Amino acid sequence: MEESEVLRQWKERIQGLRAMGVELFPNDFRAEHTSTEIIERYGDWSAEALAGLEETVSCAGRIMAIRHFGRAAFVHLQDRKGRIQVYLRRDVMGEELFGLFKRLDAGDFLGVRGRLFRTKTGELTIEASSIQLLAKSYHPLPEKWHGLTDVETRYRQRYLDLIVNPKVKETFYKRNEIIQGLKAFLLQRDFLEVETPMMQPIPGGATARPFKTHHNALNMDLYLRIAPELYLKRLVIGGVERVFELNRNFRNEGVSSQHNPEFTMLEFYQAYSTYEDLMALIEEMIGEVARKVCESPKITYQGAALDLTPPWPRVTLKEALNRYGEVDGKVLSDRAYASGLAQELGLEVTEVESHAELLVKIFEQAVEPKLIQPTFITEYPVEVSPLARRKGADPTVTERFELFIMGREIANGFSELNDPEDQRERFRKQAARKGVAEDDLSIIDEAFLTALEYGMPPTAGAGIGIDRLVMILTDSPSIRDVIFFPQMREKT
RNA sequence: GGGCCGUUAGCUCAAUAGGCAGAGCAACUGACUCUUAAUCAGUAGGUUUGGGGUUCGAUCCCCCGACGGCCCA
Repeated sequence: MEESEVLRQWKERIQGLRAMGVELFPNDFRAEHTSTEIIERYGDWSAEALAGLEETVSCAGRIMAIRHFGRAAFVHLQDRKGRIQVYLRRDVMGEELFGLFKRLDAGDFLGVRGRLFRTKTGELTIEASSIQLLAKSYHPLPEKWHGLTDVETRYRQRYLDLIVNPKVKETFYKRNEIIQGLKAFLLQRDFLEVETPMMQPIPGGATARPFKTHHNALNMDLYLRIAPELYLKRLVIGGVERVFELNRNFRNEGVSSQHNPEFTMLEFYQAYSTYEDLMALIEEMIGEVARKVCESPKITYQGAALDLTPPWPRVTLKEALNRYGEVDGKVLSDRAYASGLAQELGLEVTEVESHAELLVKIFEQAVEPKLIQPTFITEYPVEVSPLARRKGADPTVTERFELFIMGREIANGFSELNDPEDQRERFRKQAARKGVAEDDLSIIDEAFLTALEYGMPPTAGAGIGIDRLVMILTDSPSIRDVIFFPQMREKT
């Protein structure tokens, strides 16, 4: 591939430039303006007004296109903010500089100084009085009209994607705005942003397969965290009554348009609050960010109209089975019926599963895909919620919610379980269900239980899947569109 | 993990009952001092994802693998 004709030609030309004594990678040019600064400042000046303008501007960027006209040429320069056109004439620049320019390619970085004018077609343009090559490219850019569409190349060589597909940069700028918006919202409410261990001796706070690693000097196995939950609660116990972490989690599971092995999660905890307080907080937070980033809480996702204006419906899991899943109410009282229905839906059913677990499975299959508009589903069974407080009126369910948008789980939160005895018992049952031997309780985080024994104030906590939220707010169909470098197999 | 689809020039894509592998853009040479997918004339560029098989002959048919996409678990 490296020996292809095109690359050979380019290398020859580059050798030619070196032989002429042209510095290919200098670093002494300082642009005084970005493309958009110039356009914002002079964009509405008339051709006559510009003609009277003494001031020159300077700008630096990548050459995206060249249109040669013998002794003149137009190029478009692209910098971090946008693009601006440059007009180059031999009789303005002089023969030497124009000769250099003729040997440059689309893809090269160029610094330009000159006066502004307006072309016949009305485009604000820099007439170059001097130019400098700032960095040479050894490869041609992807095609200018169709751009780069091959998804594999887009992800493996994201820099090419960023150069030629302006939407990509936009999406990632929006991602940043969303994250900054969420942080600002919480900081304003007196939350402390923290960082807790990514490497944990016991991976807790969620149910997922972890990545395993090893610390040589300590001679101990460690796991990349699947959630920060148990560490953030230690901080609440320590008196950090409002705390959040917005950072990466790692789960050793499948890869799909909804799943990347490392993904970003916002987890936050607020003492003296309940899951109901957090539902209200989340509505307000996401609603506010959507208004800021999308200019309206009414957005479109892949052709579907979504309205993120709070408040959002709150429906218990049991109600949802009937209301959205159109499942017979009998499923709630009759385990055998539920088991049969689950099998009808093509789900795998085992004997160990409780009635409640079957209901959750049926819910996932029959209800989740129908939850298009933002909806909170509440009161998850205690078996599938080992860290959540039981609901006073019905101890078989928990004070827990999950938020769904477009049929996808976006957030999960609950009033936290702070009874250390109940917590120990739940961990035991969880371990037993995983088939862990009674005497091997090493997967139970005793240090966390000890912390809990010192007393945790009544607290509610929640996690928001940032990648999925960004997908929805940027109308991106795949999680790979909102993660710069999604996980890929090694190319052979 | 299973099913389906894809991989052809730097990029975007064609092609054939199995019969010399093509176009546009990019590149190269030349013309051109207001273009913006600039235009015009010419030139060059291929291990058709890798390996094996069938065949006089395979980009095409068969088998195995790599990578990617979509759907399912």
